[in-house]
Amino acid sequence: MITFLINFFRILERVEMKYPFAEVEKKWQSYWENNQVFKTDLADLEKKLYCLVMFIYPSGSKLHCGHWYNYGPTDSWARFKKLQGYNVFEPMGYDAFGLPAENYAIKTGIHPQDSTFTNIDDIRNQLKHMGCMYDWSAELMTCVPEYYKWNQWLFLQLYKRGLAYRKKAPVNWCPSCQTVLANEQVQQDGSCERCGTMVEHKNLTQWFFKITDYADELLDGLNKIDWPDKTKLMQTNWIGKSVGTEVKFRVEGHDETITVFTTRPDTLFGVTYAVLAPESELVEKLTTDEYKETVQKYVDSVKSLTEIERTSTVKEKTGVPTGAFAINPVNGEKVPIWVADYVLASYGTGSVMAVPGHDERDFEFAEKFGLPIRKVILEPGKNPEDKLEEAYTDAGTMINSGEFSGLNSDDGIEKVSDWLEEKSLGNRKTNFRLRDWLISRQRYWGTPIPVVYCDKCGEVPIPEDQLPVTLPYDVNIKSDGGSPLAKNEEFINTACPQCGGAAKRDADTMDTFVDSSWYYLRYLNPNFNDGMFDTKLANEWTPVDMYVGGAEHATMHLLYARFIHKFLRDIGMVNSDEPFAKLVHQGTITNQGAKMSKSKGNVVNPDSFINDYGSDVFRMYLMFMGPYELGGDWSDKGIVGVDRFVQRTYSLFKKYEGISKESESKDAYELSDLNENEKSVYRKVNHTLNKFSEEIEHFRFNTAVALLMELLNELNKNFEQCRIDLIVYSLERFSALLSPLAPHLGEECWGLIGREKSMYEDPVWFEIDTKALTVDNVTIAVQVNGKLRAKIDMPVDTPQDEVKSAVFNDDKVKSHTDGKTVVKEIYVPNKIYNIVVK
RNA sequence: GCCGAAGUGGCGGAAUUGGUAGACGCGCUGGACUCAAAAUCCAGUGGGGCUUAUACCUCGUGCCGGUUCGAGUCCGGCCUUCGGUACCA
Repeated sequence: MITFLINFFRILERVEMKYPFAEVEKKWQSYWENNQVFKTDLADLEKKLYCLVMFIYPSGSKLHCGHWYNYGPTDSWARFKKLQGYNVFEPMGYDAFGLPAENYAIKTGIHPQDSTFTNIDDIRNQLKHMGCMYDWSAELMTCVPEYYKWNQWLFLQLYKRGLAYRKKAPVNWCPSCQTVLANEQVQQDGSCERCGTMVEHKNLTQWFFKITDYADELLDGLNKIDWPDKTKLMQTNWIGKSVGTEVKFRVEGHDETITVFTTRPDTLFGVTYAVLAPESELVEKLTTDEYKETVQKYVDSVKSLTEIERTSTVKEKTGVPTGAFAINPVNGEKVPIWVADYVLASYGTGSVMAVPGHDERDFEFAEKFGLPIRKVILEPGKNPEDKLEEAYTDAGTMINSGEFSGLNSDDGIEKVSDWLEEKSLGNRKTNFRLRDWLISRQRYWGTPIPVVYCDKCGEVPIPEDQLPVTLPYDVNIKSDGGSPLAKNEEFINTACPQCGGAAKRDADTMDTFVDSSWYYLRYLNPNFNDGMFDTKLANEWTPVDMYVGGAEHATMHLLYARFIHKFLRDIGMVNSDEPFAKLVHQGTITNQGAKMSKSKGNVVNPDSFINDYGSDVFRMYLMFMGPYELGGDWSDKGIVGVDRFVQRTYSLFKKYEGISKESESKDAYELSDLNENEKSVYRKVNHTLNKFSEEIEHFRFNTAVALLMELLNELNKNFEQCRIDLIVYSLERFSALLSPLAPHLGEECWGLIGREKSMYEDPVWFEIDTKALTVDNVTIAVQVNGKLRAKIDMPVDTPQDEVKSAVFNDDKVKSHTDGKTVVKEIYVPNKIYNIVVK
């Protein structure tokens, strides 16, 4: 009975000592909210800083570990900046249109709008529990007319300037479901994910934004922004600028000409055949009667293949001749015209000249179909007679090339192009791999396209003063046959704004990437009624200083947003060239090796961890897991380590509760006034301040957490022997360091030592005493032939000759050098002394 | 396929410009406290060899090769995993 009581009290005592995270987190969250600590004064432009994280997609699943991984550390960076005195604007919103809500509706019958609003309410609630410093007055969502109205307005501005246009483009069509499928709804074998029917390609007339008009500027602009090199490289490759020449080939016995694009006009004399893309309009025109059937069969067989399959360099090349012949403009030679799927209609002119001797794909194709291979570029050091074993694609000397023979091929490119231009047989041309942005979606849950089609007036844009075109609520999403909106008579039938006659609305909605191309401008005043966004604020606050989001957006969202920003600049809406000055990618948190997704059923729910450890521990653990930009596979193995750190930290502050009321710290100390323990503490505190700033600045949160752990170990070890004001000095700084990573704990600790307000109301950051960063002694590693043999301690900056004598007096060094000749010595001051012996 | 990344102890990872590989944490082992356990605290912890022991030797950053006094880091060639590939966002 007595033991029981003793244990009971002991448990009570422990419960009391344990960090009451639930209570503390709630307390600070309400404090921040009630005192509007994180409402940004956008009029205060001195040290303004716009920190943006990619807004959240409110699909069926709520916040998962991946969201925490994205938002927590970014917020820590923003908080760090706030403490440093920046006026930080950190908003949050919802990318609320999109396919998954619609799929969910088809499965459950719950209307996308209803499920989206419910999800947003849940997510908002969860976000608030993370304890981020979001300015909730700036919250926005894209699925309301107040937002998407401006997508429509943007569309009209693009339309006015000829940058929104219609053309035919293929979609994935499931003949059984009678619906258009997204690429992700098509399975690997080309079948529909719902019913398994083979998906077909069907051509529909759809809207495009002419991003290609900005291709050159999008490329050049990459030099002006502080983005990861890999992202810039991916965008560069995606845009795929190539400078070359278009060459016209006459077709024998035909009025048509074939225009091909080539970057290697120097190889024109090596052309032994020409190839048309299967979709090319020329195929039907040029194919001779004899070949009509085989060509038609071939073209049909290619329809189900994806672009990836077609352009695969390991897939066996296929193709058929058309029976027609083209005339090579440089030598008048007659070469056969083939159709082959390795040529894409979407790139260049949709036709290529084939030079098997100097192009790998052409070489493979020619070998397979027995087409001639001619050598026209001589590899340095080889003979003209040597047989080509593979395509030679580098520069060399031109041979078998008429008047151009003997030229270096690099010069030949220019000379042949000049010659073609003089004779009007070709033109220099720059081509881009980048294609125009297809924005039409045959779906319900998106922004209606503000155009009507009138029998009399044709295609008519909705006048700006009649916007928004509201997305109707009552729509049968499951309707078979194309766009759901097409079946809503009330929506689709309207009066023509021009003639007042009967007209039909465009039944498609916009790609959701349109929404996300300008949301960062709307955040500055989401309630702005006089335009898309407040231009004055936009000019003052953008480009965004820091943008954080996944690398999976490298080529699409991040390119579209840059395009739209440049367009908005051209119509006078913003005065900057780029939307995002600095960009950081967080890595992906996977689970059992796979990206977390509801469909895979591997989403890790953070709630149980928040309940057991609190949000500070959870976000700090995510930061501690590894490098932010790498992500990693989820495991909860180490979370107890971070929890222990938090507990020990809290105990330490609890031990010195109210200490700043007993004694005031100095701003700096003279090292000579401190005892050994104090010196060690003082150095560690300053060293940590210094390194921590550097680490957080560069999003290296894992090492920042480790630094705080080291600091705590140091304080626990030496505090007993420290004077009280130095303890205050250390704890003040420690709570400031904690505050960005564990915001609730940081505030609580700051309060425990006796401070009244939130750290963020009167931001505090402490100056580093650089004198404390110096050391008295260094350990020099001594190597013999690059192998570590000894370590010697020396005063810092000891002259080399003194280091040398110490090194050669060392017994271990002697044992490795005795009887050998010293060939070379390398001394890296204060670091390494390497002796090379023979 | 193409474009872009990554690979280090039993595990997550550290090593900021080519300069002491394994910081910090998890786990594990041993000890203290306890009737006992949990929690906490202290110590140890890459593999192999050798020694009474301090020590010392040796191998070691996905694989093969190269540059260098010195390579996790740079170069060439592979292997594996991940992101994107234009209608998931």
